Amino acid sequence: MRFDLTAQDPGSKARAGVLHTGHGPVQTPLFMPVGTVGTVKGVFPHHLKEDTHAGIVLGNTYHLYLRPGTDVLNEAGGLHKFMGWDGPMLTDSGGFQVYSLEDRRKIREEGVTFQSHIDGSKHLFSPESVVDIQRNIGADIVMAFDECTPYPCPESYARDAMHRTHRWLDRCLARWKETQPLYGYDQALFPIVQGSVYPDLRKESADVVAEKGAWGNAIGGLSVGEPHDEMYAMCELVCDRLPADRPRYLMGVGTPANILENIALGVDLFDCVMPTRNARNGQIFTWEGTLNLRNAKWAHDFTPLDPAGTSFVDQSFTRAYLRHLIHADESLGKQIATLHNLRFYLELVETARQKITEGTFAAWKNQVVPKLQQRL
RNA sequence: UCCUCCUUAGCUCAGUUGGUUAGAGCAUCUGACUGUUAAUCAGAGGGUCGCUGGUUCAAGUCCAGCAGGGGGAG
Repeated sequence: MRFDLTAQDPGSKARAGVLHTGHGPVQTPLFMPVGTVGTVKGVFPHHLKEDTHAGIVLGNTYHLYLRPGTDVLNEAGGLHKFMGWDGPMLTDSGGFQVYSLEDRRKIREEGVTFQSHIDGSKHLFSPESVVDIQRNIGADIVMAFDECTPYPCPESYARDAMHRTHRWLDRCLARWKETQPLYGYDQALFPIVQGSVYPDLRKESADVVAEKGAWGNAIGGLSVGEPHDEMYAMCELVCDRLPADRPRYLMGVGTPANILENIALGVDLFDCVMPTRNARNGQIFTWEGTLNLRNAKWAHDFTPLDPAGTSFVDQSFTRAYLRHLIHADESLGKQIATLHNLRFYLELVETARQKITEGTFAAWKNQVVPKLQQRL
């Protein structure tokens, strides 16, 4: 894996670069659509590539391990072949499920025992097993096993969880060195910074992570309900301590405004379920703000879905039609909304990259963020 | 013509031996959603209980008549 920085914004810490993965290069800043169980819900891989211009797609270790299972993925020759996606892929380790499935897991030093949300069966996820599973999935970027803490979180617990995550990181790295890629292309392991919203913990964690010299580094444990100011403060503090010549990945973020603000702090990679999940629930993101297509006000609006949009669905369908599809619970409505939102998120980071390259990102960002936060 | 059953929210229906402010699901409207347990979740609006009388301290509930509808007999 290689990361080439190509531009630095003079008015902020934003930068542009190219990340070379086992399945080709991607340009940063980049947004990565979430495809938890081996599908970005409602979107063909072809449309993902040709219409949304997605670079990297996410998968999830916990979910894919439970279904279809590591053996199936291995037989298929990895998740890329299994799902028909030949671009770069990143898999989350299951660390987020430690947070989101709090009531059906038990944390021990050895690892985390989950009770399957599908059939109730129990499974141990350890730093070692999570590396093994991701070797089998064949992700280009493999995430270390971490513990994502909730918000709010007492400092004493945040410290314990962070130190546990650091110990797990060492075990991940050890397993990483003992094992090889299974499908003939390179994989890279990204460690994850934790520390909740405590500056001292974040600094300590960032320093521990930076010292590992990984190909890229991630910031976890944010976007779990903390105020945006705290998220930005933690992100800036951590970015300043992570190596500048390696990509920084802020996990799980976020709204369009969140993404631009964090790009300004030096983040290169983002992922979030927001554009896909919210699309299925009728919310559309545009440069003018967000709109809820279930609202009655769109019933007779025959203007294009997004007049400024750059995907084919934006010009092909009207707001009134999409509202109808969503009200009728037609799957095409969710598909159209998802495609639009993903294209918008990708256009957002593409435009950010262009502004960084031109050296005008900071002013542009400050101008555009208030509009992005409007409700239409 | 007679017998019988039914009529409660936009729709389909609950509603105890008469007893606080008549409920649900769906629909409608409005929110929420941040490394997906999410095609999910939450909230709100909406009723002259077919109509008119009667019994009763009190009627969606009991009685009578009428109207509309279902079924049966002739």
